[in-house]
Amino acid sequence: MAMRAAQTAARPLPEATLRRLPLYLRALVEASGERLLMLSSEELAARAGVNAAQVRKDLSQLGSYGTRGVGYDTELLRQQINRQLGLNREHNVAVIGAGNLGQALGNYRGFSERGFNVVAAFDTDPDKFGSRLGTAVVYPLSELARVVREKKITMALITTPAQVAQDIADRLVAAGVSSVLNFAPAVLTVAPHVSVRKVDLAVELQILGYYEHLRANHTAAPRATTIN
Amino acid sequence: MAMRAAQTAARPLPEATLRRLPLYLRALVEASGERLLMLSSEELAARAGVNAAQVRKDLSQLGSYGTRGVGYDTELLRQQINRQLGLNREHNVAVIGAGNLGQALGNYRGFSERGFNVVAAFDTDPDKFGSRLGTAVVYPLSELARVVREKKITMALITTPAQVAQDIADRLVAAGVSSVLNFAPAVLTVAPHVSVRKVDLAVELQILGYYEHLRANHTAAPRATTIN
DNA sequence: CCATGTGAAAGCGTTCACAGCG
DNA sequence: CGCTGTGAACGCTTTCACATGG
Repeated sequence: MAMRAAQTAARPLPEATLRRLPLYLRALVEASGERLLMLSSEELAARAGVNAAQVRKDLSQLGSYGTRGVGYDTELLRQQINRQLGLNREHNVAVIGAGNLGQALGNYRGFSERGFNVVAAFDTDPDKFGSRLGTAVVYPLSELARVVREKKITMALITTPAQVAQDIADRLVAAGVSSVLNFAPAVLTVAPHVSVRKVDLAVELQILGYYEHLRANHTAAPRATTIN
Repeated sequence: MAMRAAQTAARPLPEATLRRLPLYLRALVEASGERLLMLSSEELAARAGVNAAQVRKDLSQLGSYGTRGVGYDTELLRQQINRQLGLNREHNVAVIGAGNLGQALGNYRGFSERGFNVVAAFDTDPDKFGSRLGTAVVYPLSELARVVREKKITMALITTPAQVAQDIADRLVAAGVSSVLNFAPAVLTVAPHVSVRKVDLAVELQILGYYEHLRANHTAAPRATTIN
């Protein structure tokens, strides 16, 4: 039972694949709950809402964990995806800005479920200092550097107004944070060893709105997009 | 001054372009604030955090609104993007599920700023009925069909637990909603004339986590992704 | 003369179709 | 025999490089 495989990541997974792995994970957990030990790419695809060929391509990137003529071992595959995503590893996360969005993110269960622990929040409003935001406590922004170091925070979610986002990012990086997820409508520039990604909550709504707009004018094109 | 142009949409814009138009919009508004009447693709690209060639390709999809040898008229371009996105049109939006996420989305200013008005929220918890969620009131879920019709709601944000998401989607569609943005971890199936899109808030964090994981193991690859 | 607008090239991602293996 | 794993085809996106025109 020499369980060792290729230890970790062969080479970086394509982002498109990375983006779908959580879907498969969910489908696998669901299948596990139904006592299904094996799953074909066809079944997995149906549960995840994607194409079966895509499932096979994606999974083949992780290695050969399927059995020809049979399918994928639910449990084994789940473990492999978890390992590849580094989902065992726990990440300490800070939320900067304890407004509506910050509060929602701090309380969001989807994060802790996947090993992202929000261990601190920061704001400039003294009324908020010491209050709770999920499991985290709200600190004054001035404590940022100290708390980031003490709590070994490596990732941060920026939910501040756009004007201060770059300044916050600079301070986070200076304090040792290496991954930033930016919800503020601003373009951030950081040192090359830091990863930054942006989320615009309104973009998807806007795309939906565009298609509604199309349907309304151009009565000819129903053009329904069903993306899961 | 016959201001009439191509009236509306020539043909559907590619999604990749659609996704960046808001970035340009933001950059243009910013530039307007600085009294800049003209902007080159180079300057616009810098402000939006993308490549200049991409800006030109994207903008050329909307028509020829630039002047060779000069650049783009800030104000004109802003209007054209707004028109193309159907951003004048107002959309009535419902939020289903008044939990953390639902509350944050209901209060999110980014929506109303772009013409998406959250005019109703729904939940099954009687304690929440009648309470406020941004400008909207929380209704019992049983009132869904009536309120959707009365308030002419065409778009809905699903922030419920996964198990009920499909049922909610069915009821929304039956009541006349034509666009659904799904935040629940479930695959939704709807009639072909309805658009569904999915948002997974944890995906971007997961991708960041993956790169951290890579950097940690494979000490060789710094691999910083800076996506704006 | 200079920046737009655009064909053409290069790069990714998805889908197809089937060889290969359990 | 059936399903995985994968080369090859296809389509979409990005980038390049330059002809075009104000």
